[in-house]
Amino acid sequence: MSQHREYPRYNARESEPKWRKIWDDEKLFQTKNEDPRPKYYVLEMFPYPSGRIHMGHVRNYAMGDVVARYKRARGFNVLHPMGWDAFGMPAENAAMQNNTHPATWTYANIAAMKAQLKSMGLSLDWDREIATCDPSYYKHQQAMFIDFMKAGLVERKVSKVNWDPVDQTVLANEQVIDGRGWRSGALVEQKELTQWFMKITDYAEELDAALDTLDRWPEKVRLMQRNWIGKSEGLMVRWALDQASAPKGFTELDIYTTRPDTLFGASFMAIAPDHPLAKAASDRNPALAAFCDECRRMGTSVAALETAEKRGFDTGIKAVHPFDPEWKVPVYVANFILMDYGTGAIFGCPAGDQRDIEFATKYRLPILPVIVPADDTGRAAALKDIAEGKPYVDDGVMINSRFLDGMTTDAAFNEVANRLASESMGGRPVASRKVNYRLRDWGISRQRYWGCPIPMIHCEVCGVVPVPKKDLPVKLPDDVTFDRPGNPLDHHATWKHVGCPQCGKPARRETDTMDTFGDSSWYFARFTDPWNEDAPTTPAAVNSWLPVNQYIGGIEHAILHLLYARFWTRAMHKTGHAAVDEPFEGLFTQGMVVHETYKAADGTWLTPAEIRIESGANGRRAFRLSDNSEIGIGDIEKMSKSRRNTVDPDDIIGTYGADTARWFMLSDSPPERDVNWTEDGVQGAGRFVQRAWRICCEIADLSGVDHVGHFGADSTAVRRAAHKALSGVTDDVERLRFNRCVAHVYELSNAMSGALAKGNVTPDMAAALREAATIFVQLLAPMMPHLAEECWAVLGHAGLAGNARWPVLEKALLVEDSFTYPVQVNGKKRADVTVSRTAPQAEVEAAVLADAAVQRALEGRPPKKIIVVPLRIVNVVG
RNA sequence: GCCCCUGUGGCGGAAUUGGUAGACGCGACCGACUCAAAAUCGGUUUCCGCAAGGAGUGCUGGUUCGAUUCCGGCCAGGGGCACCA
Repeated sequence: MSQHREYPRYNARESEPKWRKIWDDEKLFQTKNEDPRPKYYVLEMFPYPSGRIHMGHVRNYAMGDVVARYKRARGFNVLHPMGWDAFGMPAENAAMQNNTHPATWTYANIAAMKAQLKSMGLSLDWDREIATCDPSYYKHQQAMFIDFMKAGLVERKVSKVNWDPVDQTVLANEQVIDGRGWRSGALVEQKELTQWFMKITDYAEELDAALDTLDRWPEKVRLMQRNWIGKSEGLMVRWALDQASAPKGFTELDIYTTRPDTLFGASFMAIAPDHPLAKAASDRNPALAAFCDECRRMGTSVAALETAEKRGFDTGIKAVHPFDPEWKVPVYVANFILMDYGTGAIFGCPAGDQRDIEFATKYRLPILPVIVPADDTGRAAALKDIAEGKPYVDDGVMINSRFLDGMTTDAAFNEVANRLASESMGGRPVASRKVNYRLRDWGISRQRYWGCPIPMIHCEVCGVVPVPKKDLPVKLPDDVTFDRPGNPLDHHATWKHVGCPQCGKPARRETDTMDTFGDSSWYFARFTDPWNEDAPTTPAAVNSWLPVNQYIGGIEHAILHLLYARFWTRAMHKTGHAAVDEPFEGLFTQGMVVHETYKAADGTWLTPAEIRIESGANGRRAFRLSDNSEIGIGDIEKMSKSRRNTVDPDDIIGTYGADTARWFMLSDSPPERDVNWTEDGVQGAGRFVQRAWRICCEIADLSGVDHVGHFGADSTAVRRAAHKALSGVTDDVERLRFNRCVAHVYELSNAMSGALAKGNVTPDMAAALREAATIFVQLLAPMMPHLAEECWAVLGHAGLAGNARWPVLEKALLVEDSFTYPVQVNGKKRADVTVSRTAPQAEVEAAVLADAAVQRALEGRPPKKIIVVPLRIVNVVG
């Protein structure tokens, strides 16, 4: 029987600040660039300083901290920094609402959130803290922008842009979701503006190809980026225009197609309303001009564009088929053709494309099948479908296609490409292979105040002139007002007036600021030497630290942030600011934190704090605390203010301590999946904190721990449990499977408390338990660092747990002398047979056949076959 | 519409990647301690069955000595992209 000595409860509220102060005083987490140990860079996506951290942050940073602390224990020089993604709209909104300056609001939020993050006990090097709104940061961003421009990676062009009418600013394509602004939710309009662009399309091929090298990224994210870049391989084909019908000066029409194999199924051409040919044709046809105008007006809202009916207008122009001068097809203007993809013109093959067949049906154009499945039944079905208006879009064999007949899709593609490439029109080949991308250039101009000023000056004489680097940073003016819509920089009385750096004449500053995604596209590089005032990066530092070994953040950044950062890093490489192309070697995207919702009868949502849960054998019921009325338990959803199902990290840390919050966040759910925050779960985590503490206290009190002799069977089992847990946690931290790490730790604690409960602790058992407890605390340390320090101290170890090296695994302990085979008869488990680990196959078979349960299952029949998988399983086939 | 992912107890999930399905936690139930409760400790907990035994990883076929794992078809849920030629 256990002695059941009483130990004081572990008091997180006293213990946690104490250890944090010691870590701070010892400068435990300050990282030196010149440290000779091998480097490891672990980074969590830095937060926007909204004012308070939320549970998503807790989960993200708890995971990153496990990796950082583990790698530190493994002997790495770990870089684990933190900063603030501090520019953006909310600061301006707050300025408007509360009449505070965005900077005041932002820095107050940073201070508040920093205190919250500190209370989590993260092993961060706060000396490297950066805020993107600080001139000492954006100064370098401006310098890089100028370098990028000189390297030809920045462009100023007139373009149709996504205009958010609520935020009164331009949005990148990536920031338009379902036709609405990603922040405001307003229906986005199309507007023609002169804007600054980053030429990300110059890297389209590289950004696509290099995805193959990112083998430590989630497949899902790579796929999303691949789809976003949207590479397609096709053919540019030049069609001659029938001169009798074409406007003057137009002799040919270039189209882009990925299906040149279907060329003999062509029944019409379609061009964008903004296509030069459409404009020329409009000049002599008022009805066509009206149609094009209408299409353009439709285009003001992205949403309208998507739901719009597919319509066309016959220009009267005919195009000549590249393989048959006698074959002429009509040229339509169509509202669904995009001017900025391919050439803004297509040929339509109705039998092989859903949209084309709809169009052909509507305008009574021919529908000729050219590809069908090779087998007879498939062919018949496909022909029937096409006749009924359903296209056949898959590969197959060619029909109705002259010299292509009988060829496969691929062969026909190549045949057409080769034949047309060797023919010429006006001295150029009729067709050439061409790769196209869906990816558009990154428009970075924002008509906002709270962002990084674009360091350019517009001079009437000299044109657009970069601000000389000696004049950087272009600082935001402090005295701005937010009392009217639009860009406060534009309204400022003096800021934008400046002398031209070249000719000295009065000139105008660029008042657009940079998309805040620019700020987060290089912060990971700045962390490597944030003290360098002269340049964005220091070669020795940036090139030894990058790439980030492990980056952790939300899946919502799968496209925007991660694609921009990959581009920016390449641009930095090109301009000499870094020597790598890929910023993030390993990427992990964690799931969301979700919580039950509670909805009162009148439809209002209640917070978890306003209700009480009763659970019994027949389920869980919720009651409102104020009036005891029963409340409906709703779906489990992402924590959000609108559903009122949020839990404040401060409350949890105040009640249970940071370790409990961290432990619960890491347990149960696999980190890439959503985790359901439950009060029961947190209490369970809190119970374990107490249990771990008690076990360590009990073991610390044992006598005979310095035993150095033979370990008996029981004590060996305890040691084995410890080393199995060590092996398991090591393996699973490396693979970021934190829920399994937690399970291994629980198993070890069960083994230790089981041994303690038996009582009569022999000296060898005491020694085994002490060894096990030491390992236990070290396994705990990356996840519950404060508790680990307290246990480390009570066990009498010198120094800090946070400074201890990872325990050494005794592999021999994991292997037992004997092995118990599960024995199946005809695939069903019937017995366990224990034999020596080294027993030869014949001996295993003999032991199995001698087993009574096996004999019973065989019912006297001789076994047909015995399959022995060494150290796995035995299956007897009867 | 196209592309991708996921379906395992009351719940979150585990399963050495083709080898004992349900580790670990939560919840529930039983017991100990207690005047009592909380806390703590011990036990039970996939389903049917008193048991022997049988069934069982969304459904349905297949491959295999053996399938949660591989292949085909279907169903359900989630995500991404969406006039991209």
